[in-house]
Amino acid sequence: MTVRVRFAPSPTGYLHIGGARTALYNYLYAKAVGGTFVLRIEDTDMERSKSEYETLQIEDLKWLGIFHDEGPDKPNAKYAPYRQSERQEIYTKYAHQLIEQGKAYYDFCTEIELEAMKEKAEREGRDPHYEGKWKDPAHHAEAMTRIAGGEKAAIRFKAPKKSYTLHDKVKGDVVYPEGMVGDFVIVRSNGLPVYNYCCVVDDMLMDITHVIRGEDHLNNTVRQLMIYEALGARLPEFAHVSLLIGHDRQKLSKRHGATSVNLYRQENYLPEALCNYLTLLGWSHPDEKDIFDKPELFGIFTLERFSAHSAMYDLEKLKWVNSQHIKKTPNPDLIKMVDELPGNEFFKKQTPEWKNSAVEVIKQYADFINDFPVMVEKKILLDHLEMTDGLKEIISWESTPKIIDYLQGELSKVTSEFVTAVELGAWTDAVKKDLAIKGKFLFQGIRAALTGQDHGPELKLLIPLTPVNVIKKRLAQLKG
RNA sequence: GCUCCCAUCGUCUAGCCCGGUCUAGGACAUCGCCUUUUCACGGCGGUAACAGGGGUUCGAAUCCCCUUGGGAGUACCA
Repeated sequence: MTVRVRFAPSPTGYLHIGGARTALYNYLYAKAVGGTFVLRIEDTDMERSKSEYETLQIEDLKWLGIFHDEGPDKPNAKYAPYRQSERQEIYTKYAHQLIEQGKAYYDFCTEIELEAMKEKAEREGRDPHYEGKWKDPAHHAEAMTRIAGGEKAAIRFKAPKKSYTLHDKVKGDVVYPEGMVGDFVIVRSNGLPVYNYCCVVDDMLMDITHVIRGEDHLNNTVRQLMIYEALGARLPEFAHVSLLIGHDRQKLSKRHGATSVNLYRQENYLPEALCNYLTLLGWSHPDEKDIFDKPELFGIFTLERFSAHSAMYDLEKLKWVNSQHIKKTPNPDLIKMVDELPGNEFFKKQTPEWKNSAVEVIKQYADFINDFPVMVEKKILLDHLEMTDGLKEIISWESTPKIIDYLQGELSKVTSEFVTAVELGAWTDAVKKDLAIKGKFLFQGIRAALTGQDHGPELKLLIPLTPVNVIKKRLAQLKG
């Protein structure tokens, strides 16, 4: 039997980092075993669901390189539709079937009555389970006539009095004791079905074989187990992955800052880096590798390597992973990305050769794509020098003014826009021989003179990228 | 409250299932050093963890129990 997995987001906001991670795990697993990855939209909460969010979330998934095989935008006749809001009749049909079988019943209780029952139960030290009159099959006939008369009622599932065991791929055997949950609503009185119910109906009908989802659903699973049983459906494999938490160890949410994928996209993080990092948060590579692309995982991703405890989301490591991916990215791709950045006019009008050299240098130091224009600005175009302590010290050496004078002389003869590494080499040699300066006085002096800074990328790479008139300005400032 | 889940360096983790090879390995961060082409690159090295207590065993990070701590669920949300 072929493996079918699904990612089932609610379109109530942007794609969340945590959601992206579970989507990724599902995707990787499908790829690893040659299965099918289904995207299902759980929009039964009409008030919070918006179709724009569905579109946005799909775009974010695409940006991350997580592609689904089936979904609302890629229907398969056998399983469509993929939006729960469009599967109304299906849920209704099975709910009626459960009522006929005596596994569910209509409940006419009002919110107030329910609330009162709950309070009473709590006062008496009982579990706040539903114990209303409609639970009693004796009222079945009355319920049916009231329904026939057009009255509205919720449909409540009769929770069997027994314990359930889930064989979870991550958590191992989880035992839900008898009486853990009471009878629960599967269809609201307004006719809309509830998550725990449609989730099962859909997974059953869509032939889902593996449910990989967040641990926040672990307790819900007992309800789902009951419904699978009532429906006589085959149980899929379950893997409840641990949750992502923030620095306060609370479940990751908006208040922890940048938690929507969209933000990372806007900040030009590399999608492959984000995926890499997210994969690491709860799954480990068998060879302990920590930098990889998705395709490398297709052959080795297994459900066995999930960790059982929650993982703290940490921007520092993501930054490092991103920098590693930048180093791996071919120059033409980097050039394209940098060219598309807003502003950055100087870079954009340079020759392909210049761009290639620039990108080659900067990629060694950049953590983010957004660092590229910053580096161009601060390392290549900088002409307003800042007198740092390091710089002051180099200038105070008696050899440095001589270097500055010499270089100013040489530069005044240059007519091209840029100097070459060869010219720079010749100057360095000349300073060394003619001025008899060597060691750090030589190299740091030249660096300070030409760049106006006491540190930075390799000079022979950096200087040929810097316009001669900019270098001249720096020298003039150093003299003055 | 009740139920469920979890517990290795500050962080992500390997090891745990099938006890000895673990004076616990890697990565991020941090600290130090190295490189007469400086550096935010790189290289080398340091600091840093089996939550606590009981068992079981010749032997426990690994198995069992308790405590503590953290998390989740307890909706006509998903």
